[in-house]
Amino acid sequence: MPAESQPSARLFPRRLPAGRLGVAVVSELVDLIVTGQLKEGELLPPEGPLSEHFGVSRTVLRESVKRLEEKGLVVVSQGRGTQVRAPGYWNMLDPVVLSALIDNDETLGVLDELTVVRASLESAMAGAVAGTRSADGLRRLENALTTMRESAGETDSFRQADVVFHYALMEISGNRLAENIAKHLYKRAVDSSRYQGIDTPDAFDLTLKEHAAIVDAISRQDVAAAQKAMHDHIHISWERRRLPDHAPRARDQASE
Amino acid sequence: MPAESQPSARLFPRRLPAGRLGVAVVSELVDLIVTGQLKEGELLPPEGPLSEHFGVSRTVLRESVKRLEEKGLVVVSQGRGTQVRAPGYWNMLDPVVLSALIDNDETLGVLDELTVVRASLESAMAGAVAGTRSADGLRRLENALTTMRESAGETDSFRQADVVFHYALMEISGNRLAENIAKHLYKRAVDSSRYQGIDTPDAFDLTLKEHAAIVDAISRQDVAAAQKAMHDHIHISWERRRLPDHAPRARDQASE
DNA sequence: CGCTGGCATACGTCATACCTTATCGCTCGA
DNA sequence: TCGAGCGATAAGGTATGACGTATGCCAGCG
Repeated sequence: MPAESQPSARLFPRRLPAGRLGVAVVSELVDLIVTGQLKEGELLPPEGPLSEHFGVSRTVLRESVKRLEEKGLVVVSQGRGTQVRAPGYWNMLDPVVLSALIDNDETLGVLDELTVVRASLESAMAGAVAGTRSADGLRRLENALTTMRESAGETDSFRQADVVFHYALMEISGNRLAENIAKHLYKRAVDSSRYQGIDTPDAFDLTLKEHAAIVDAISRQDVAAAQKAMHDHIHISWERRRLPDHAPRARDQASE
Repeated sequence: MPAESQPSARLFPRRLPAGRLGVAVVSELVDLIVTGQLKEGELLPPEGPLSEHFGVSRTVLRESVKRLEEKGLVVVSQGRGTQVRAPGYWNMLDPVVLSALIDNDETLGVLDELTVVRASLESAMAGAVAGTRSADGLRRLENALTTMRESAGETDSFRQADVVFHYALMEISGNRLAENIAKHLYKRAVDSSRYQGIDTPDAFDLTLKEHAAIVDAISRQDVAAAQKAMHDHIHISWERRRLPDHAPRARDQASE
């Protein structure tokens, strides 16, 4: 192999971080707070020392702290300093915060809670869809279901089709607030639980049956049945996945 | 009156904004986006002109834009500019965003949707409480209910007691995620619907009855009944309040 | 026609100076 | 002795100016 053949690729490996400096700062500070290393009420170091610690200018540090404030993690006041807020104030829909919460949760408690919330919201939306006799909506759901059937067997595309189905239902429901919240949660859930695969041999089949039950209830305009079908589906499918009781691991940031 | 008696108080009326400069900038930009004056995909003016427009330095303007980015309202990319994101990305739990949404919603649609979400989450939490036989929790709820009874007649303290009751139940439920989301929503709802008072003569009585039904179901550890009682209560009480069909108005920022 | 390179634009980062606010301690007078 | 008041210190807030870096466009060359 000639020495000069592919020099650029080997010599200039495209510097890794590249991303904005603030990202690393925010990420680290969020972790410190979520993991409790910085406790509620505690004061962060002043901007000067902190910016020096991270090796960034005070400007960047300040923008990062402003981000933390938006996430509800801290409150900053002139003359006093920046202190950590109680968890009740945290914006748990925030991707970074939610990911940090999930990653630092050995017992899967957060994902359990997330499942309860998703089940509540999505079942309400399923009920709403069943209530509004929307031919377009129903057709769209049936198409999504068909796509799932066709991709059964291929884990990746099946999961993607699964997401499409849930998203479609939420959009059809017309409740933009519930849709917004549920989608934020769902997105994080997918990114985090991706690791315990639906390896159960009959997972595809069960998932399809549950989805079919939802569509069926909606087509019959049976509100209560639609709610129950969605509620059961989300809880049951989570149980299927979490059973292997192994602690979830790893994280991948950006996802959308 | 001597000319020099109270010069500072009269001549320097403590500059109006008082708050940080960025607050006004963020507030105005949020409004522009939420009201659709800045449409999805549209580019904001560059930082230079924009900072000049608001009469602040580029520093302040940038921190404000970073806040908007955290709220999910815009996405900023180096070399290109800052563009408005689709509503699906907005963080609707954010106080400023949610308030703006509510204020710019003539049909009360947002509050209707908010009610659905609250009903779903709080009924789930009520069910959870009924499921866990917690003597402490039950006692706490009964105390809250008693406080409500005692303050019946006084709108303000009654409402406050109402909030205490709902908060208590959410905290007892043990689902911190649901609690977090529901509280954020509830907070905004209270701040916004405060204006159409519970003027119905029998409002106190009805509210008390509904709350009593919730506590009763929980004391009997009847999960389904507790869920239904809470669900009905939130929907019914909202119907009571929204009936006067008058458009909600006014806004007050800080509230917590 | 297609690729390359320059240039304008817009955000990213840094350094510095100065203002405003909050705290705390110290002085001084009642 | 005690409390009001003042001033020093600390920490965040704002303003500038300069330079770095990513994008996009377009002319010019092969």
